[in-house]
Amino acid sequence: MNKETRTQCTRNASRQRREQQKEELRQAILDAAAELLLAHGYEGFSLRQVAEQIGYTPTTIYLYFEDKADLLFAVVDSAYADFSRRLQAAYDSADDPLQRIRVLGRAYIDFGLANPVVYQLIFVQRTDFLLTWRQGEQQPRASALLILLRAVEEAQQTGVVRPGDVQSLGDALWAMVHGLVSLAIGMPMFDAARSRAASETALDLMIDALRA
Amino acid sequence: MNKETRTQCTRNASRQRREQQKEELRQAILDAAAELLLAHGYEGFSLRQVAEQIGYTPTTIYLYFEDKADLLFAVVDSAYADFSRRLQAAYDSADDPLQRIRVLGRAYIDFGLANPVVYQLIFVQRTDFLLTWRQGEQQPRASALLILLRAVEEAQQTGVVRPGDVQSLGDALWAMVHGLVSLAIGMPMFDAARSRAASETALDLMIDALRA
Amino acid sequence: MNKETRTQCTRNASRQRREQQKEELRQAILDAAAELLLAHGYEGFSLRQVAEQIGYTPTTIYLYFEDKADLLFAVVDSAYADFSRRLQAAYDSADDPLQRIRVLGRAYIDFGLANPVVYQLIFVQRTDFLLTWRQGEQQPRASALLILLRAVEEAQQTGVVRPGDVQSLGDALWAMVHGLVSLAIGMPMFDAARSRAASETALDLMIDALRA
Amino acid sequence: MNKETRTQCTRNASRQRREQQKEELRQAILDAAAELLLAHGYEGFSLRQVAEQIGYTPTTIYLYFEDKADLLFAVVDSAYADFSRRLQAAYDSADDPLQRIRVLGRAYIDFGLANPVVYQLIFVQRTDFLLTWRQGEQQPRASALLILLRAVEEAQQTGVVRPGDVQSLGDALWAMVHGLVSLAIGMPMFDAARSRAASETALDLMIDALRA
DNA sequence: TATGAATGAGTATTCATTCAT
DNA sequence: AATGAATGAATACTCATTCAT
Repeated sequence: MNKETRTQCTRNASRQRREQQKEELRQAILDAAAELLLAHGYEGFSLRQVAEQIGYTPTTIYLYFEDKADLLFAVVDSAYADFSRRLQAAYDSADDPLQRIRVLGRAYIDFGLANPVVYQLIFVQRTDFLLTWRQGEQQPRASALLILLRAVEEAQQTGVVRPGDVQSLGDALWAMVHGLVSLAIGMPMFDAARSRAASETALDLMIDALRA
Repeated sequence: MNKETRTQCTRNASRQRREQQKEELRQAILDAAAELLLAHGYEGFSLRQVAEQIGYTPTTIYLYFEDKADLLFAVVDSAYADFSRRLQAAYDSADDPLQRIRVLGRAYIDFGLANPVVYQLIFVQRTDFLLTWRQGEQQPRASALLILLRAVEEAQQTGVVRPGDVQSLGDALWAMVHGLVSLAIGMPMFDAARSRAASETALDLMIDALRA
Repeated sequence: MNKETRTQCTRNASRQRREQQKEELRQAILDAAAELLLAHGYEGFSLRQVAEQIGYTPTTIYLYFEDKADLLFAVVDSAYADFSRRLQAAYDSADDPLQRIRVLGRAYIDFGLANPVVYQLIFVQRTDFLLTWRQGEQQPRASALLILLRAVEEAQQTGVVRPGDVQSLGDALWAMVHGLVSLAIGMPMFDAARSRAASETALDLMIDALRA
Repeated sequence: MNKETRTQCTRNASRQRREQQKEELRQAILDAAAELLLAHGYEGFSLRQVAEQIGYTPTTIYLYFEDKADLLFAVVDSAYADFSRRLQAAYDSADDPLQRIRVLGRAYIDFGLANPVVYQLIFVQRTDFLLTWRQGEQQPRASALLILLRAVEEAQQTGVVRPGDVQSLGDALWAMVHGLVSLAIGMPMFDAARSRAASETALDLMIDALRA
């Protein structure tokens, strides 16, 4: 009985270790993929480079992902889940409608600046994923963005935001934050300071403009 | 007035003709490149296809352009020149400082919507070109964008725009229009109508917000 | 009659069970291999697919067979044993020498038409197996074909078949039936009806021609 | 005038030489392809190996053939044309109906024995080509085989061949010669002498059997 | 006994580029 | 000025096989 228990114990530990290693490598692949995606663009992205980056043969990647598309999908998917969570947290963190919009905008921008690779991937290179949904999900991915629209809508209903077509107002807000992140990420003349300053100013302007 | 002169004359004519032909082929390459860029996107763009399009061998392209990058650069260059001209024309078309900003923004957006591929190329895929300048030029390409900043600055000086860091205000304006174009170009859920509506609303908001 | 004996007993039972299981899995592999061979053809045949088919990892197959060639060999081997048995049965089923030849020919053709993949494998793609023999066997596989020759020889000795080089006569018979099967199997314009008709006619001709 | 003529002359010679070289390489590719096809089978056939065989990079092959299929097609095509010509020549070479059949059979077998690679390709590995026809051709490739059938038919009409279903008689003849060639080509125990002897015997038998 | 992880060699095909002509 | 021939490196992906566990 002792023996068996011990054996089992060892086996369990071994399996656990292996699984952890597997998970680690999987994550390493995802990270490398994200990095190379930013560096070489979506079409310039190759499994071979990912493999080289992590120091494995290309074949190995196929042990962790179906194929190229599957890997790309996984990268986008995990990133997007994170993004969604942050927006939701921001939404929940504020009670005042206008303040909520501002906080949401800031969260959006912060995510983009903190995860430029992933942001580009989601909102520039693979925007098609936004309209895809996985088995078992009710809504397309893009639904996370509806939170911006909802915030504007609610603010408008409580009278603190000017009247007008809600979708257009929401789109304008989205365009503003998306534009800020895009410039900060993509334009070589933008540094952190300039991006930050522009973001603050832009959010102020936006809130002012939306205010009834 | 003798043989030599005549010969020279002939030579000149001949050279001129040749140069014109050369220029024409160069332009044909550029046109084909722009067209294929639009058709297959930046990453799916290949010299072979350009060559096939114009009915020459790939090798021939190398007689007119250093390499693929050089050709792409040239395409971007002419597109950018066009973009600059339009912004300048918009600037010139208005006298009222605020109106000038609005017209500039509209021109910016219009260009982006009308030339999505080229816009993406310049402002997303090859932003590095913006900071490059060619032999003989004094300023980097990005200078065309300074016109937005200048318009804001002048408007601020005449007192119709709120005080504040001019660069940040200009950046906010740029972010707004860039964001609008980017969403309109890249997001599959955006159609022409939604883009237009959002643009108008966003420009209104922006002008309102900038107003002193 | 004590602990040790019991232990031994248990061990024996255990070993037997294990060996039976082993044999079962081995057979399962062979069956799957044969099936996939039929489905995807000789060249499209892969160990991975076999493994997937039986629900084991590819590695497991290596516990039962040396390598891919060994597995294929085993498949061919069992098929060939079947083939031999049928020829022998046909031989035994007739007393009249000429009739015996006819029956043998029919059995040959029937086997080919009923097992086209395996026939091709044995007689087209891996004819090398025909000359190989396994440990413990006295004769190469091809020996089964000698039965055709023997039948001709015996018929000649009883005077019902024309005189002449026996091997050539036997080869001609083999060529006839092999040709029929090959055309029926490989030529897309041959259907079952045409194959059958041709076979009957050809066998009649052959018997006629062989007759003294 | 002298100069120009000379220049032109040189150019022509140069072009001619180049074209000849090109044709030679093309043929070398075809030869290598045929050889490798025999060696490694149809599915084991790869452009890389062809390239290596002729000492060029794989890319080069694409300068001479569209793709793998095109190369294979070309191999089969030229081989089949040759085959057709020989059968036709044999047909034309004899007047006596029975003799014609014998000569045709011999020509068929001779072609197979002389061009085993190509024979296998046409009649074993890519039988689908037999039913294909090229642009501008009226009949499928297989039509060349009809010549065997026609010879039998004509002989039957003149009363020298036994009555019966013509197609079956023709198929039997085809099976005989195809079987002979297949065995000679594919069975390792067959050598030239044995093949020859078997062929002669088989043809004799066949003619005897067909005779009215 | 069976597996999971990993590899190395192989596949067809495309591309940018060079060089001699 | 233009071409034809050729290359080398890249691409995604599959396979048989090995090794430690």
